[in-house]
Amino acid sequence: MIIKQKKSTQAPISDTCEINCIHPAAVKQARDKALPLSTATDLSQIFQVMADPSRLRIISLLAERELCVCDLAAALGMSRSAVSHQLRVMRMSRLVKYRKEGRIAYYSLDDEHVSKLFTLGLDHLGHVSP
Amino acid sequence: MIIKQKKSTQAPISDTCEINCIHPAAVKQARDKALPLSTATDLSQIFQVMADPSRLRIISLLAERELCVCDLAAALGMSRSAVSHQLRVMRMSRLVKYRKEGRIAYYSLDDEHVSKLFTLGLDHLGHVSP
DNA sequence: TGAACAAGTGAACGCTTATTCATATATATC
DNA sequence: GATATATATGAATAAGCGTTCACTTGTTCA
Repeated sequence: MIIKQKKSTQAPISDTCEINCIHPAAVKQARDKALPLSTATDLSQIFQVMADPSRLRIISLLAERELCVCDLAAALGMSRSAVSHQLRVMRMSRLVKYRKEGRIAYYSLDDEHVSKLFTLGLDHLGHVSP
Repeated sequence: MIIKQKKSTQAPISDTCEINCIHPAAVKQARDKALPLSTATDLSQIFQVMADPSRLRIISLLAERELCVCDLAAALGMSRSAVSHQLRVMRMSRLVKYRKEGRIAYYSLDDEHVSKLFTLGLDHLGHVSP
């Protein structure tokens, strides 16, 4: 989960667009309303962090209560190293926060958007494959 | 975006969990509440589809109005082939639907969850990096 | 002080994925 | 029928990602 700008591979905006499209008016309007590539990239990184089964299972547990790395690993049957790597990714995207008590790190969800996205995703899943 | 079950690489649930965790009661409770791996995998695929700048830009346009492949490509400065590939992925996950008029395919968002996820994601983005 | 242990990290391996190029399919127009 | 065009698709390549393994850091407690 490297947080960096994706190399721009899109073709330069040129007149060919005006020529090769079917509804020039719709295209012109759409081009103004399109999400800028930079914003789309930032947003994609949030969804990218949510797009892993292990991380989603971590979120499902942290939605209930804060837990330490060790207990997360035990509850999910993952290695502590794997959990720690995933938490790092989630920390960098501000999906989780943590507090330290001695050598133990207690993790919890960072804000309500995370659990909302999680819940909304589950809703959609229910509609798509009930 | 191949929709298939991820090979299970997690360790089998064994007694080591009871031994190596710090708060056994919390772990026991958490293990019951954890999202099953299969559900987590299904859900991760939805977020995976949302986790690409090109697809998010397509969604941002389709949230306004239906558009054909050609116009989407023109508006986003992408090749028609690339757009078609992405629409295929989004179609398979039921994020978009389409109708055909002759040789032209008009795409639109499949249900309100998609635009809700999109909007909620943007909200979170606003909180994280305002 | 030193052993035990929770957590974090870097490298590496195997797998996934987005784009491009070439081509196929299907429809409209001549 | 023949041509042009809108879309779909398959193969290939390059980039990205999740896990494991080995190791480091920092804290607790005997």
